[in-house]
Amino acid sequence: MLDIRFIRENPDLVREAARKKRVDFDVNQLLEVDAKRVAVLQDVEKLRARMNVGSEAVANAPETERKHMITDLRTIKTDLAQKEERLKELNEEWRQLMFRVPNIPDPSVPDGDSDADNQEIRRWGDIPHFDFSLKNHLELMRDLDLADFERGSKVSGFRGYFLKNEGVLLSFALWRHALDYMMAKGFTSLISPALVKEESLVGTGKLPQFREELYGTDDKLYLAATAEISVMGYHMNETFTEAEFPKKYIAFSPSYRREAGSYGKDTQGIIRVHEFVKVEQVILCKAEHQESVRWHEELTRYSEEMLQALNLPYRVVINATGDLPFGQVKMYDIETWLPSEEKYRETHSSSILHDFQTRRLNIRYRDKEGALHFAHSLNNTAIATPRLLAMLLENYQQEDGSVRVPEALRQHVGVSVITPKKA
RNA sequence: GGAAGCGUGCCGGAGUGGUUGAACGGGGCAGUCUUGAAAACUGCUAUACCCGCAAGGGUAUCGGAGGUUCGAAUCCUCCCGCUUCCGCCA
Repeated sequence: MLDIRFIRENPDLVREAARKKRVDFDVNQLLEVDAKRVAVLQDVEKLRARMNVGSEAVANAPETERKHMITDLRTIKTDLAQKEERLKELNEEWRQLMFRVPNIPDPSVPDGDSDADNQEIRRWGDIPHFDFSLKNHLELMRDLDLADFERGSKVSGFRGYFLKNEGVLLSFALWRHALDYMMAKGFTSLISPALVKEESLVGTGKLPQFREELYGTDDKLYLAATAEISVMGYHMNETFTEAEFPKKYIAFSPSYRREAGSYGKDTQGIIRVHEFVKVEQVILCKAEHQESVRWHEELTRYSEEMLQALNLPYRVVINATGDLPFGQVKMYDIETWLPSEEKYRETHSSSILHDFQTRRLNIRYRDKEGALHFAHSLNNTAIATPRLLAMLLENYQQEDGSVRVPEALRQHVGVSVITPKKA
């Protein structure tokens, strides 16, 4: 959500943002509805003022005069009721349009239609060369008995899975790796709810437009697609002081995505699943672009350092405008090397949102002068499993079919090499 | 799931239909007094939107959404949340 005053004053910027993001949005339509809404609002407020004056006069009038004064007020009231009805309709129309206004991409974001236009900004790590025929993560997991996909889909349906044995231990180790690292950076740890009310989803910009991506329940609750949703909801309708910022959270939560529209992609294994676990970084900071940029770089660096500690090769790309979600100002994806596909695959997503979410969620702070502002929000993946297990297993595989455990995870896994189970 | 109760401003806490944006107390800010501080005293102390160059004016807001009424914090309905008791449960 953007400020309507900003939109009124900068319709061209909004129009350009929609074009860049390849989003179908008609600014003129919004401005027309806005103008109508303001006109009717003024009528309504004038009538209400007359009602208020009239009602007070009734209270002070002698009993004999009240009757016809009330009759007059009833006439105004009928008129008012009609205009209020019209205002209600316009407000709703206005609100629905406002939900669809895209946030303005940062000038540093490259223009482009899709993720094919994302620009690599740096790489880290040496791409491993295997002088034996390598296995993909599916083969490794099967041979090492780290997962069961047949029974996974029997129980959970398409894209369902069980993790087993060291697959479980590696998951816990990765979560703990992320948690330890982020807590050392001063982040407050949270285990946040995956079952959320609609408000947080609207507030984070997932609803109303991405409903098809979410799982609902019979109780008007939804399954969160990321911990970001509940962590942002955590502070909705709160007002902070500038001194309390930045608020830094590292949140653990299961995440659920219907993956609608991706039926042909990654149909096997653990790359794209409906149910996964995310350890997510979330920051609220004061409303200055430079402050957001600074934290964005920090959040991104933290995730890179966690990958470096695992010695996994990755690259960072800046998402092109056409691949930028409509609430985001700027986004980096971190893509980790997947040897079997000989390419980098997205494992992290780091976003600047400015006040897009906090305006919807009503998260504000008072600056040193006492003025109120909507905070800025940012988020980035710390670790998402099981996807990262694929990169981990493939990069760490050995000729004999075993998989080494990264140094950084050994204390949590308990072994240094994962070998086939004895029959 | 059943029963009862509760939800007021930064905090505590009045207020059951008529200048109530809301008594009173606390806190905060400014001032008087003081060498300084405390105390005491005085004043100020919400947010959003609309009109306006501004000064200023208007509208709304007492958990949320509707309703009754000329008029609602106060009455009615639904929803959300909290508390206590019972049931169930990891």
